[in-house]
Amino acid sequence: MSETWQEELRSRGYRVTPQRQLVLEAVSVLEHGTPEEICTEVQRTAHGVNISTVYRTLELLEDLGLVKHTHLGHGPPTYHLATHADHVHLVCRGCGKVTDVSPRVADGLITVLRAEYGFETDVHHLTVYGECCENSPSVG
Amino acid sequence: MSETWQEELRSRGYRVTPQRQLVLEAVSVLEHGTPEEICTEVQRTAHGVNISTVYRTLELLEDLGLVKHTHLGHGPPTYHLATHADHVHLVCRGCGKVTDVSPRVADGLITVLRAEYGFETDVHHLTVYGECCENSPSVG
DNA sequence: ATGATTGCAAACAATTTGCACGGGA
DNA sequence: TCCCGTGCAAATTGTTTGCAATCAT
Repeated sequence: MSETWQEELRSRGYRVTPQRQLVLEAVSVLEHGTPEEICTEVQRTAHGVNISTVYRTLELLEDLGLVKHTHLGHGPPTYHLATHADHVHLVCRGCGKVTDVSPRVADGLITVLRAEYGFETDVHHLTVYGECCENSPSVG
Repeated sequence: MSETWQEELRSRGYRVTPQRQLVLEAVSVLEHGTPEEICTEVQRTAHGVNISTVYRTLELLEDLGLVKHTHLGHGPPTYHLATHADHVHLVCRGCGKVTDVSPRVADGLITVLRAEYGFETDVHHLTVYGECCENSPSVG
């Protein structure tokens, strides 16, 4: 981690542009954001970045390993910082809420899949669907 | 299981149509199929069912609990029979292969999430990304 | 100066919807 | 007969692409 991402970009022949900085910042602020939401967030701060630039930038940032994406449901993918990626997503079918939990909840799963199937789990991409407790009326 | 799905349909005020039978059959044959693939499969057998009917029918069949869907990646969702749903999907990032494994691999995960977060996991919807062993050159 | 990057608009892909006709109960 | 379900086409939504102008290096 001796290089900033800006230096990383330049060393690869890419350029550091305001749009790329803004998109990365928006991903950071939103924690979980779809391309559409990221575009809107950027527009709150600056003059605005075109949606197609958001798509192109997210692809680049993901390629650089700065951001990651997951599929949280039917809709568009959600992006988050790679440094913030160390968690598993719980998605409630009832209220739609997304909860981040420690990847350690999947330790058992990872072990079993590796032992029985030789399968290396990408825990950062793991999303678990179900129903959260707050979905019941007993909790405000 | 004292009722056929046809009776179930009728008792709910829905009608049993050839299209609905064909779509359900296609889901059964394909095991994992996107709406598009299901539509194509139906066309192999019969005169054809319109893609919008496929979407409407899948929604209905899922509502009745006859089929389920999962998101196996970027693209459209894949549908499978509910009776065939008792498994977890492993998706290999390398070769794209989808493997069905016993839901028991998630027993630990389910227990932890219930105990620590009061979260009821929908194991039938669970998809795990990673890399399968056959992705390595040591296996044919 | 040079060419990577952006904005815009049009192309694409996946899914949904409105409506008149046809077929199941 | 009644009206649910279908096909078709148009509308939406999400994403990609071509191209000229612009800006980082």
